Amino acid sequence: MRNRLINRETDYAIRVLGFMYRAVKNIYTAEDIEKNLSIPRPFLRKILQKLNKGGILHSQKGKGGGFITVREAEKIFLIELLELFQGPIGVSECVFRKNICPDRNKCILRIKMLLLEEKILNELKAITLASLLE
Amino acid sequence: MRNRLINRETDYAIRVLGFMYRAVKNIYTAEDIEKNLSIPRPFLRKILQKLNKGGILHSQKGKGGGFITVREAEKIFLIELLELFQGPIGVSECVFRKNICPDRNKCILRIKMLLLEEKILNELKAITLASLLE
DNA sequence: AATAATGATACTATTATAGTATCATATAGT
DNA sequence: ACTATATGATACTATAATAGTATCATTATT
Repeated sequence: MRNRLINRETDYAIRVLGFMYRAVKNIYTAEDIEKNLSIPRPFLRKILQKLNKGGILHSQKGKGGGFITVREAEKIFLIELLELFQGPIGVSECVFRKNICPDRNKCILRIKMLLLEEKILNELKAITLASLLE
Repeated sequence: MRNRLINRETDYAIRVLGFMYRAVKNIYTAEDIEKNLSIPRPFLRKILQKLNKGGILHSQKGKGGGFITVREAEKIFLIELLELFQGPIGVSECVFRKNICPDRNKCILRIKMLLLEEKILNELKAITLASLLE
């Protein structure tokens, strides 16, 4: 159960969005979502708050409030969610900062890794929420 | 410093191999390698032992012993190292085992994730140690 | 037999992930 | 205005993975 590109929080987030984008109602409370997806409430709330902050969902406070989708599923990219919940994506950190790589820009291994990184990132950038749900 | 596809141990391992494959000597002790790459010795030894167990290097005990390369760099794949040091690679675990996915094989999201996984894995499978070092 | 190497294994420290709990704040309806 | 009901902010705890250490056993060369 290791080395997953997508962690639990992101996974939950995708499913929350899946639920909301397939749904009939316009606005959903954390309670609604919890009942449908059985994600622990406090954890779910944290996720929803992040989705709001990240501009993926809009939130409305107070009675009758909840969360609303604001963007088309075609315009939400997996990479956005990954970065929102897991921070910037990278292939490898440069370990030998001082010792082997006095000039970081010339470290061959690093350059190769960055190329690999770019490939994977491009793969990820092409994936929309819509494509995950269709 | 999060969400790295390649962790420190694997990174070190790549550099160890890089050093050995570019090297002039035939056999290297942990001490030799430590001095050249400044990886903490006990950690390095653990890595070398794994490389031996994983069939990437061969080890020789006793005086005059050390580690020897046994395969061409063209025949060592990055994915092997990743799996050796970080376990099996996957994109996402299936979180909603019981609740949403009564039939795991029909979970649409899961299927999509597996397709993504396959793409990235294929990318990784194509990368050899040789290509990282050339 | 002594020395010098790795093998096996158990331990500790640090960091990331996963999850919980609580109080503050805003809004709708009365 | 008051109350109920929703989210916002934030601080906390538990668990697991990563990173690193330490020690003793085993093997090969001399």
